Amino acid sequence: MANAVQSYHHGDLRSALIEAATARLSEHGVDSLSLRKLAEDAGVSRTAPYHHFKDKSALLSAIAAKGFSDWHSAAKRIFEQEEKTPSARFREFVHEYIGYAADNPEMYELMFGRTIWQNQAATNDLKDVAFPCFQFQVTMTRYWQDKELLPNNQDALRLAQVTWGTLHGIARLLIDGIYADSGHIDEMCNCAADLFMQKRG
Amino acid sequence: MANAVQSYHHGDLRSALIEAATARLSEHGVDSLSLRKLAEDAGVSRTAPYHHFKDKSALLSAIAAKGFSDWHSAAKRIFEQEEKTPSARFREFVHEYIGYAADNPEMYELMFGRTIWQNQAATNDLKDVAFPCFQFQVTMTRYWQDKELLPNNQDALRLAQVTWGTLHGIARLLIDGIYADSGHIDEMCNCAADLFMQKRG
DNA sequence: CGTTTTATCTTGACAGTGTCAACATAGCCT
DNA sequence: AGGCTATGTTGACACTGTCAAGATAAAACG
Repeated sequence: MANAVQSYHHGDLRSALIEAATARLSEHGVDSLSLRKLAEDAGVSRTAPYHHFKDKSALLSAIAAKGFSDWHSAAKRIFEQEEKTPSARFREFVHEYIGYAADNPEMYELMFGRTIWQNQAATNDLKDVAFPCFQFQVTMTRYWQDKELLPNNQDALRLAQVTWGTLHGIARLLIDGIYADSGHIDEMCNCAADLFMQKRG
Repeated sequence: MANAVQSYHHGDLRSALIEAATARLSEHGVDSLSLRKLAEDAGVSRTAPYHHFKDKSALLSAIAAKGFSDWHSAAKRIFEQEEKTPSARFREFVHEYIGYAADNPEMYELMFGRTIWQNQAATNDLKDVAFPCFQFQVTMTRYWQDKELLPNNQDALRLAQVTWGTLHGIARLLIDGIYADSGHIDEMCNCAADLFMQKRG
């Protein structure tokens, strides 16, 4: 399957494209991602990808979908560590979130950036994977509210939007190199966690 | 100056380009902004803009610089309303920030997006205008810490990064249409403000 | 005033891009 | 064997940003 002989038909062009695109994305960014180059790298003609993806953003959606799937698993794994205190898990989640974004900036940018979300560019497949991720954020928020880590006089959805917004915003400031450098990631995470949980001097 | 006669020389092409670009930006987004179209709209040939801007991102930087300048003024105006309580000003700032982003999504995206900040694309002129804006965020944070609105056991810079990150993140979630719709802006702003200031039930 | 320098604008060209239409081949199903 | 469908191909179009070389107007200078 992977080592398909070089014949008229590629064998598994769809997977090959996603794989190559993911690699190129991480290395050179979403802007330098051209369907033509990908096709050439896969040893296939310019328009071959169109038999597997409606257009460019469908390819990007597929990549992002994989990212959401992975991210969802990671979040769940942290959240469900029942041997740790809720507080510890919350802190870990914050660090993990920002860490993921900092370590995979281009992937994060793709997943949570406007490229695939604006103009209804997001595939239904993508939405099916992404929405449960968003919902999970609410689930976690409600749990942390129950544990009195987060204020429980706030609507869970709003609070989830705000807490996630914070992580998202810090991630983006870091990724885009605005006003924050990667040398102080841990400090920023701790500051954010302190702010949310009510531990104050 | 504005109504230059149609001659070989345009008269004030630089301003005309910035103006047209700003208008087109607000209306159709940064992606549909092409130097060629702008030139055509200005009644000038494709390459004329290159005598006023090194390249496309220099034009974008110029537009963003204007945005930062305006934004800085607005922030200052709110912050310096001494007849209002610090708490009221803080709340107003939060609403104003998110409101600006929601009302001018494309401009916000340009100013705080990766388009002009990645790859050292930002002009020195832009940095000169933007950095004081960033610094002002720290100044305000320190003030609010002094007034005991924000926790003063945190480093002002970190806290500024986190609070601004929150606003930035919420703004982006809204703009990009992820997980948040514009119908609940005020609720989200209040939730964020409540969370930062220590008013909890 | 004339001349020269400089700022500005022009056409021509190049290498890219995404995407459509029309055609070719290979594999599978009946 | 014949045909349908999935997949791949070449050709073409309309865009894009940007460079090089030449034209023209305005300003600077003698």
